[in-house]
Amino acid sequence: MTGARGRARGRRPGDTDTRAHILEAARELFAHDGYERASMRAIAARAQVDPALIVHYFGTKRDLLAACLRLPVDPQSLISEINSHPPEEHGEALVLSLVRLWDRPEYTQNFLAMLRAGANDDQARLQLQDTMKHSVQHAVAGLVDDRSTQRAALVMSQMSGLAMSRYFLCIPEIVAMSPEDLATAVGPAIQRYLWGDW
Amino acid sequence: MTGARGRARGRRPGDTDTRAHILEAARELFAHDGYERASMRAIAARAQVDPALIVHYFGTKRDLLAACLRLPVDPQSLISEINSHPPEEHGEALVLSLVRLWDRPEYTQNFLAMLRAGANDDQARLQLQDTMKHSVQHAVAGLVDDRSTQRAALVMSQMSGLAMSRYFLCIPEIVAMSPEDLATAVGPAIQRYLWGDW
DNA sequence: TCAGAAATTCAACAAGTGTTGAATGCTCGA
DNA sequence: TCGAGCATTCAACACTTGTTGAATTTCTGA
Repeated sequence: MTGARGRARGRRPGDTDTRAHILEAARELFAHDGYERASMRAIAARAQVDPALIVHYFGTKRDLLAACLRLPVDPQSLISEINSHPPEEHGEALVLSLVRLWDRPEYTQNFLAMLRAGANDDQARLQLQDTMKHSVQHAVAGLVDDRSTQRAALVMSQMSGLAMSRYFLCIPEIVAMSPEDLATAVGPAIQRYLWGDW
Repeated sequence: MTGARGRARGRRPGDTDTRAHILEAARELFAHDGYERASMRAIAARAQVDPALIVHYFGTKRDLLAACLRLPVDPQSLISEINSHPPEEHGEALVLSLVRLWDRPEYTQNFLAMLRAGANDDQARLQLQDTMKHSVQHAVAGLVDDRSTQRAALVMSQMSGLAMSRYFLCIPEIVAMSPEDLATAVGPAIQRYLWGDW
């Protein structure tokens, strides 16, 4: 059961898109098992492929992880989404559109992969930090405060806690809430971090 | 360099407290490297002990992890701390005392160990969830709302995000803030989750 | 003083790891 | 139709891992 043992040696007939299959399998396993426990052999088995093929396409295991974490975040749509609201609704708008985005399976998976891998890998941890920063940056772009970076950091702390609770810890009450529910519940807290005085 | 190679075989002379040394070394390595990468041999080396001694004291590696995560949380002092404030200050009080507690090295370490291990281990993840729940429970004990469990969950989400940002992601702006700063910044958000209408 | 219990190390095992180099089959352009 | 290049597998290497059983030393209580 190791790799693609048994399959005929050499190139397979017909059109194949094995590279993509490998990436998909790796994403799933990294997200589900973390970096260490997702072995090359297990990934290869899930992709129905020999482990050596992974090396051939992606190089070392860490390179494969890096390739998995590369996800087109498309923040442009987020910017316009948020800026179509008046400033006093930025908090709710951010929560709503971010949760909607994160709820998409490929983003949930990406978040879990970054977290599970980032737990043991500094590079992945920094990437998680960076992704969070980017996701939030559009909402704080209008701030000219002298405390704007602190405001951004507080927004990040609330949003990363939300992600943590909803996708990693899976706290039932948080999981049960719809994006809209979360927006009305959490939005004002964000709003206060953005514009409030304290 | 494997274990305590070179040290004389057999019982060491004098009083020893090797068991505690092992636990300490294991805590540090689990927190720093996560479960998988903190090998028995590495833990043994740090405790200047043979790997077999760990097995002798704690059993399997997972048992060792469980022993490491067992930490006397002493929530009693927290209860009295929070209840000594009027209800309208519960938010700030919770943030203040919880951050002060978590800032103590052994608790920071424990949190990181649960997170890094919990990333790959369901049992540790549940324990992290449980710890968070307990930490917050005292603040929501007075609630008789029909949404009290949801309120508690939202408080958890903000607090776990705070912990994440301060101890794991190490976001500079959050790290730089004192417990008091955080209490005045984050407290009102908690307060709103506790008593607010939405 | 002596026996038993406790503490500690050693050497080894079986299984699993990432990675490599060579071999084989397929496809496509000249 | 042939040959170059790509896709794919195989077998192996050199390590690392958690765990075990036996050997050795020290301590403790009678």
